Amino acid sequence: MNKHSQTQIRAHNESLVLETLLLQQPLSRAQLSRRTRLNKVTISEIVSHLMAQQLIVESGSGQSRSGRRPTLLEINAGTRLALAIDLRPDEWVFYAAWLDGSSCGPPLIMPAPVYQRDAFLPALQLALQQFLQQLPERPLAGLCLGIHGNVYENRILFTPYYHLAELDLAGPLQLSLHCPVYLMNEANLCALGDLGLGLAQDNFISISIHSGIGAGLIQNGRLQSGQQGFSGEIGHLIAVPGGKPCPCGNYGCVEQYASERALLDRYRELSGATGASFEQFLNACRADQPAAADCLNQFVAYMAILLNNVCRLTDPAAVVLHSRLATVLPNLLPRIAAAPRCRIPNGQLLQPSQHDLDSTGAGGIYLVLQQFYGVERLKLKR
Amino acid sequence: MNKHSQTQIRAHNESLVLETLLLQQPLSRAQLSRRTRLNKVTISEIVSHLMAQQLIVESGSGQSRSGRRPTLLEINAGTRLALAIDLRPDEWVFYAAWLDGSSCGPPLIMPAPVYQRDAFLPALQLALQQFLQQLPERPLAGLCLGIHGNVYENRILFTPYYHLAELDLAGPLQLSLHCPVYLMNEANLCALGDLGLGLAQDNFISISIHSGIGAGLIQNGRLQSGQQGFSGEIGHLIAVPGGKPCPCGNYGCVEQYASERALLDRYRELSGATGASFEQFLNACRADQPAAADCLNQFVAYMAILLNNVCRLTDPAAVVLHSRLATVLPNLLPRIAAAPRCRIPNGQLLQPSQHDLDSTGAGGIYLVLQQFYGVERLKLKR
DNA sequence: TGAATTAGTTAATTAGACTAACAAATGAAA
DNA sequence: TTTCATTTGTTAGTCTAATTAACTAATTCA
Repeated sequence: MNKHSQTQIRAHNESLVLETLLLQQPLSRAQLSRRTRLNKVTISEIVSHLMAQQLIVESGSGQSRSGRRPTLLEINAGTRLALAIDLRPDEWVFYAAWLDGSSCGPPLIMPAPVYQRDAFLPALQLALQQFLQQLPERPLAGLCLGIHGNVYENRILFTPYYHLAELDLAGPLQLSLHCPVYLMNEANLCALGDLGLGLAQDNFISISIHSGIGAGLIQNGRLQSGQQGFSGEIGHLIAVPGGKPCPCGNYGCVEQYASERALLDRYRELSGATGASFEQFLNACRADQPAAADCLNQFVAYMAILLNNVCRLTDPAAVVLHSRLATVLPNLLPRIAAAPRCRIPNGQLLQPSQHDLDSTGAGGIYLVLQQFYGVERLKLKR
Repeated sequence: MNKHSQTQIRAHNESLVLETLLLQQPLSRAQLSRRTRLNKVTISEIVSHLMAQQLIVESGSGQSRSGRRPTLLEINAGTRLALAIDLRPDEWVFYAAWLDGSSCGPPLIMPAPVYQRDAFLPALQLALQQFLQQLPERPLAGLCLGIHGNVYENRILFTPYYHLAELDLAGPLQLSLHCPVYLMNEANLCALGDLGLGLAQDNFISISIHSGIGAGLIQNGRLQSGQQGFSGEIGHLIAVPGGKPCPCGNYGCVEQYASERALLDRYRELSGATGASFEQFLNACRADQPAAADCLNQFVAYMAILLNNVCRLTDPAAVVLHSRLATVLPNLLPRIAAAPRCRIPNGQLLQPSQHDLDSTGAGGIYLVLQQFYGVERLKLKR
């Protein structure tokens, strides 16, 4: 607990005005006064200050039934760009958004270059330059990198697919882009994305299933990243005591049974299609082929255990699942929720991600804007 | 996020002063000014206000090397009493403390009366009256009841041992005691107790093993009770898919393998001592009898899995274990931490409760004082 | 045209923290 | 004993931010 003083009040209330505008713009001063419960006069002062900083602008006048028409205010979104990159092991996805969170064009997807530790940063710099050339030229509000691995205080501690640990990405990028650069675990970003886009609120858990399984934990509207940034490593919850060995050194981690990689391995084994891709597996699932169906049964069973364990410990209001499987097979989530071992209490929704592949990007943009506006909690207009 | 105004500043800063005094009293105005970084003048104002409310008092003058001697201030602890009761299934334990958290005599332990739903509240009222007669006569700052079951917003939702759900304890007690009454889950109270007594800080998990297994989750110095107060139900994490049936309706809950009840059942079976008490089991453990040792091996193995799962999800800085087993067998915790499946990262301490049976009471007192002083986070002098 | 209504501004008030200056108390040095 | 530096704590006045009250401005409707 720190001391409070007047300047903090003003900073807090300015953030409150920005937050309100971001979610509900355009709004008049009078509307802002009613929604924030700050006095009209205070709002006028804050508004003129924010206008002087070019953070908000007047955008014409609105309608009224009777009485003077309101002057509408909105976020001055076009002055800067926020960037996010999802650095997946196989491909890099580049996102750009304006300061109100609205997208600036579709994401750019490129295959990740062949891994070489020393070449990683230069390749990223180059790709970024190419991406920036496609965008309107604006100063940057910030860049967020989604890392498939463990990150703490902008340092990469561990990556499972290739060795990025302790590679300094933030420093050099910060210098060349002249903007703050943030690193964050990909599953945690997904959770922030769900939070920002209002998919789930306050207390929820966002589970990402790719090659591995990770999660982001939101409690009281805040991401809980744990003491050392390792929270949400649910792929390594033990589902089968003494089960399959895991590269983490343990046995029976759920990741060895319910990740995309585990499912694909099992599908290849059962079907005999040793070279099958995950897309082929998905097709087989859609076609209800026996080998694929068997894999899905296993997936449902282990996800049910995983969800039970996660919900028993944290009691979330909702669980958001980010998985290509859930997208392709709309029947999957109800099956998991109905599985006998998945005792999710009533009212705890299990829902699919609604922006699908782009949660990570949305989360990155969310993080950049949150920092840019100095706001603790942010909701963005959909 | 709410609007901020001056009155909130003052409330916040008064809390800050109280917090500082509770942890480090006695302190002079000058010391308070330095520690809180509030101006001397502000401190003087706040102090005179708090003295007018009789919350703090001057307690003589301190030493100085040169210059005027400081007037020491301390919490006016003797004006009220804070009460806590641990309503265990088998016995009730009554705690009383002064407003600085210091104990007012030893706890009173009495066997719980034979369960009868209608007689529960009258019996409790009677026992409380008897307890109060032993204490100095003071107005009460509050009473906290530790419930072995699920509680949300002062309502009992579920109790495993006898049917207290929806029994209104808080309302009648509040009327007869003329003070606020709080209900809280016992494991959550343990966590608050550990927090208040400084055993662990900010991010930790406190595990209580009795007949069942529960936990309290502290993140960023706050108890996370989940969306409906059900967080920390780690006894029902599934340790063995398709394992032993549990009254909760699921199979293979860790509670069926590592709770006191489960251990005792297994010990009775293995040793043939069908009527053995838990104390006899503990003695057998100390004596290293084979049947007991076998039970302990199982306990260590399942605790290792449980701790791995909990730590992977929440990444705490420490895990505090409240268990009679750990108290009696100092070797047990190192064994758990060293078990192959308990991959607690380095630096994540596994430690026994240091105030043992009284964590629940300490947590109850903590909660009452926290509410009484209107402080978010409280540390008490040991 | 004027009454009612809503938006937004101006001037004065209030609350709270801060600065500067000072009084009070005390140990150490002259 | 006196003086001086040092520390504690108070008093008077200033600054910032939010609020109230009273106003002007703009618009609809009768």
